[in-house]
Amino acid sequence: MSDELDILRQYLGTRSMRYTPEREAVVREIFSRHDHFTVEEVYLALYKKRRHISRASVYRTIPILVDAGLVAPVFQEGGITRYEHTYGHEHHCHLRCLHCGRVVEFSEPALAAVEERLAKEHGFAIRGHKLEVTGACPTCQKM
Amino acid sequence: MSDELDILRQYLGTRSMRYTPEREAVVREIFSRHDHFTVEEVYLALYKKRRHISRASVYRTIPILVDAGLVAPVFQEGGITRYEHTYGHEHHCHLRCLHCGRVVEFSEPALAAVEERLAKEHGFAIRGHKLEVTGACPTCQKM
DNA sequence: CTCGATGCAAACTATTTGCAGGCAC
DNA sequence: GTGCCTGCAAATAGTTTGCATCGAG
Repeated sequence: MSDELDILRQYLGTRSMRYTPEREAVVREIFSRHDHFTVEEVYLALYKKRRHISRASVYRTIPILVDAGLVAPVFQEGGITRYEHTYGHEHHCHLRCLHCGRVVEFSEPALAAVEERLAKEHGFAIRGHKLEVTGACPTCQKM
Repeated sequence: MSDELDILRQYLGTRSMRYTPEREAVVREIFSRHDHFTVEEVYLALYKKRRHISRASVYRTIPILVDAGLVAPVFQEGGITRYEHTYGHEHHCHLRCLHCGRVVEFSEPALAAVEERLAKEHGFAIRGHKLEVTGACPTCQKM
């Protein structure tokens, strides 16, 4: 049993929510891919695999996964939200090309210190951070 | 004449776009406030001041100001985009409370070095960055 | 004068929701 | 069996757009 399904089961179990085949299928699909996906893409991928789960259920499942710490929104692009699965991955930041949309992931250890500083200075209990650097990738610079 | 209007005039002038009273009013309104505003808020603020500019025009103006470097989107909250004016301000990052929405601005000089590193390592021409740290503010932690 | 901008209302589209079964527990 | 979940379709809401008209250059 993969860890992410265990986490989902535990999350749901402790709040009298149900572990359904639909929710499991969405998690399996999301953890089988390693990209920045949209709800529509998950829906279509499952549909092609003969798992006909309604868009509404996918939309209803994602926030649960976000709250369970398995998934996080990465950014919005033209009004569409893109997510990534976060469980099992070291936290990372994104370098995105504004022209072609290419995304490079990188880690930035210095941000841990920034979080600590902010916690101390402003009394916040830090939950996390999101750093996105934007620009033009090598290919798009030539055009 | 304030700098932001000069910049707008210049931006428009160099691409045969028109410097209209509506565009000027939107810029004046945006630079008169120091918050993270939505399109609707700008529209209503102008409306209260008897400047009846259509929502459509505000929506059409914002992307121009973003491209001109006067304004930037800060974050999305429940599907609504919030912006801030950037011209005349040192670049800063945001520390946001997930419960009450309170936002603290802070500057993080270390990010300039991060940008340089990324430019070198990945060949990107960096345009800018957005760092958002989230958590619970002191008040909300007590609840 | 000419062509880009405005206002209005209608269109769009991602996302949410009400409701009638269905199924996890 | 109970009540949470699903699928469907309709509703919602921020944003965009077509079109007739206006006005900046």
